[in-house]
Amino acid sequence: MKYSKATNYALHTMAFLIAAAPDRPVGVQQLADKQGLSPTYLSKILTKLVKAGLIESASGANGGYRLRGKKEDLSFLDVIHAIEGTTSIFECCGSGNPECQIHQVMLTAEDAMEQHLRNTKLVDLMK
Amino acid sequence: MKYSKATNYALHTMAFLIAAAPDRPVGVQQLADKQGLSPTYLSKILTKLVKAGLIESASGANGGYRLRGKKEDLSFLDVIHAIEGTTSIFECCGSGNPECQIHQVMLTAEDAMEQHLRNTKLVDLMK
DNA sequence: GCGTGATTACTCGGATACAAGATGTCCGAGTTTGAGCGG
DNA sequence: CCGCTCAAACTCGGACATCTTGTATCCGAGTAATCACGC
Repeated sequence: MKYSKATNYALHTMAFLIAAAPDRPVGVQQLADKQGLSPTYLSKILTKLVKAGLIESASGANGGYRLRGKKEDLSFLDVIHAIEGTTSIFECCGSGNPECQIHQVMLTAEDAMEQHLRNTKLVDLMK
Repeated sequence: MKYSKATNYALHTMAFLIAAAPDRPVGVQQLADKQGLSPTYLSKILTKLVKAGLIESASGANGGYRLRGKKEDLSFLDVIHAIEGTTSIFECCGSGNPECQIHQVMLTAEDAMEQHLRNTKLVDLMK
């Protein structure tokens, strides 16, 4: 059980996009170079972020990706959910039968982590 | 990113072992029937729990698995770590470079979840 | 100079390949219990 | 009644088979800006 590398890439990319000037979109090539991975793969990850509404893309020459919305509102959880999906970390006996107490414990534990990730904004890194 | 089913099986099995009388070991067949999975597969999972020191096995006729140590001390985290391993959920740029602030945030978030799992004992389910 | 077309620099999406891990299954080997049998 | 042997009921461990998922690459298509060229 691990978070995927894609989540890692997404978080770093978002941090870079926040730090960058918001007027001009940033190309995939540039973003990929920063993290040493192929542009085609990164574009796949960014597509998820676009569909989640976190960023927007501009096609054509001088195109690229740009932050969407206020950067102060962007939390870690937003990015993680965009990549990993919003389904629960733990899947118990069938689906959501409320009798299983083990399931309950796992859910509250997961909630504790999510709350932390929701309260931490990406802007906080910029100091 | 999900917890494996094996963790789920292990938790349910441990809960059953705690509820059972401690004098006699419980056979794999019986434990597997409870959850509707093959005994051979469950035995693989239980082997991990044995190696982690949570339970002990008795071979031969009338053999099976038995709880080891005091059941009051057994937390969710013990079982999860026995199955999933103790490595961190999140793997950032290389290994543990302390500069990466994203890594820091993820670690504290994971810690929040683990603390909850560490404080919840399996006995608590028995009411 | 000005419009028009070609070129270029991008993103987008699908198809595909590859590797690793999770999930199960099968089988042979060792181990303990207990029953059966002969003395 | 005692002791020996043998079969049955188990666990243990390794070796597979399969399936899903993550990771990554390639290519064709669409799109917007820019450049070139002819009028």
